[in-house]
Amino acid sequence: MDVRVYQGLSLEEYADIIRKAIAQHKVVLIYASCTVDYEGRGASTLGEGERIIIVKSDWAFLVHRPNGYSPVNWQPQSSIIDVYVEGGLLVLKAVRTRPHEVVTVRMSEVSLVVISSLSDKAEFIEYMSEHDIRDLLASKPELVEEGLSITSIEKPVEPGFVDLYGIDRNGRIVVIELKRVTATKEAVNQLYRYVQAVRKSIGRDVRGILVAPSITKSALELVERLGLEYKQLNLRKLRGIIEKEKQKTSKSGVSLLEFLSRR
Amino acid sequence: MDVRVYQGLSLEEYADIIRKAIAQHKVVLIYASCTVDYEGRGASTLGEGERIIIVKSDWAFLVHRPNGYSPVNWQPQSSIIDVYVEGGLLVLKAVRTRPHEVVTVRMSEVSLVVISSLSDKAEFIEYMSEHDIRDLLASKPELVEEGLSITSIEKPVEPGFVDLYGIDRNGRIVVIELKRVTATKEAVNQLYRYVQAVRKSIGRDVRGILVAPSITKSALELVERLGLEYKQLNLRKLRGIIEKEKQKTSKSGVSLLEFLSRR
DNA sequence: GGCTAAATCTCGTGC
DNA sequence: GCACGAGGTTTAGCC
Repeated sequence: MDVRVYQGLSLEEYADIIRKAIAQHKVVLIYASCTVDYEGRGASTLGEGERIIIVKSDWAFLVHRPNGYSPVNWQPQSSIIDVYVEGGLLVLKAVRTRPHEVVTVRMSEVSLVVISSLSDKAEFIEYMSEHDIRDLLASKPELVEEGLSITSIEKPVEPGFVDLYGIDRNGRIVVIELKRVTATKEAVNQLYRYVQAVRKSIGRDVRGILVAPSITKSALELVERLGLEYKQLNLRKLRGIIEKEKQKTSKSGVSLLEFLSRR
Repeated sequence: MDVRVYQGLSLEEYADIIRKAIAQHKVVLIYASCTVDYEGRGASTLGEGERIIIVKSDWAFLVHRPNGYSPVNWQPQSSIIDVYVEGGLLVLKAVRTRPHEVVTVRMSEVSLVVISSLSDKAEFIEYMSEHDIRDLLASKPELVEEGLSITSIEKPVEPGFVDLYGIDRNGRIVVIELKRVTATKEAVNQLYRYVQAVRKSIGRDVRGILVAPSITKSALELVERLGLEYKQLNLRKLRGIIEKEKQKTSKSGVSLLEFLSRR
């Protein structure tokens, strides 16, 4: 791992090192006492304090305070990063063009600069996303309801896309909206719009089922008021089923990672 | 600024230093080659690669890859952070209790550890948020429409909260939904729900106005279909008005920052 | 603690 | 490039 540490230099010397490292798309990390100004879609100012400033190899830009998950100021991807010394301050200006936004960091004291070339080619694999759950329910519709069969995934209707679309044991059309977190009124309204659209287009009655691990009280009231249905989804159970499938497929020679990354 | 750098130590020595620093609520930053696993609301795995791991003083936990704005794995605030050496790997396990989530970082090689106590007491001041715009329009309703008067801010109605509520020059009730970014169909539906709720509760007609700097084509179509209205909001103009107010107030002895931070 | 909505949301996907 | 929706969203505000 190529990691170089710089300490005790003048602001001009730091500026040179940082400018060159950014041009080479290295990862730059700075401990400094600074102020930060932002102007763009919104605007903010932050007085003097000790922070960590990070410029990543794709020129993503982060200013982190000693507390908290999120950066106090940032730029998801900068198009230009200017580095210069002005009025006894080391200035880092990250500019983004669309939308036009500028973050300016003015450092009065730099106590550490780390320049690195990090090698990270690994694939990031997520599982149990809404996408995964949707596909699992499509292949095992009995998890939603006995006798249900799914005919379409992400079926396009006027206002958007229906997560799952099928027919129940009595031949009624079923529209399913799936949430992997607590369902709110937003989700109920989304389902209702889909149900209304499908009713209108096929000209007969349609069941709307909201499938989620939990639901807020007011959302459940709304479900009932609108003549919709709520079906609780046990995520732990689903995880268990995935585990079982995993074992089956691993016996059949498919690796865990392949299984998990399958869409 | 109290910043200490450690290099060339054994994994056990690193573990001791890191464990102690976390216990003292210092900021810990590690450059390491590692794997990362996450299990909680979702789940993920990430193979070997070189990354930056940060533990902040409130035990916020971040794993950053060399690219991109967002951390690949994280914990907004951990309740426990375990540090130990196992099977030749330095393991960092960040546990969050509600919801129950665990991020595990297994480091095969550590090339740098930085321990710091950062002092940052500055106040972060944001302006031109939806909150600010809403208050400005409430005090200057002519920016929305001549003859409009605002009677309530954040008025609670059944489905949620109406940003601005008032009466137009002809005595009709007006419900305003405000967006500081391009309005989408979501926003139109939000407004429509509020308008329907108010119509039902007061038993007479209600105007619904969506105020935003811009609107998507399909959202505008929906506005017209539902009998609502769209009023373009010039953010730059608003910013200009705030600037003017600022000058007035600065003459009256109120500082810029005080003005901007006023709610 | 639950609920509601904003955010400089970011990020992927589809047209 | 815009539009739309998910997200381990996080965060703030209110009850």
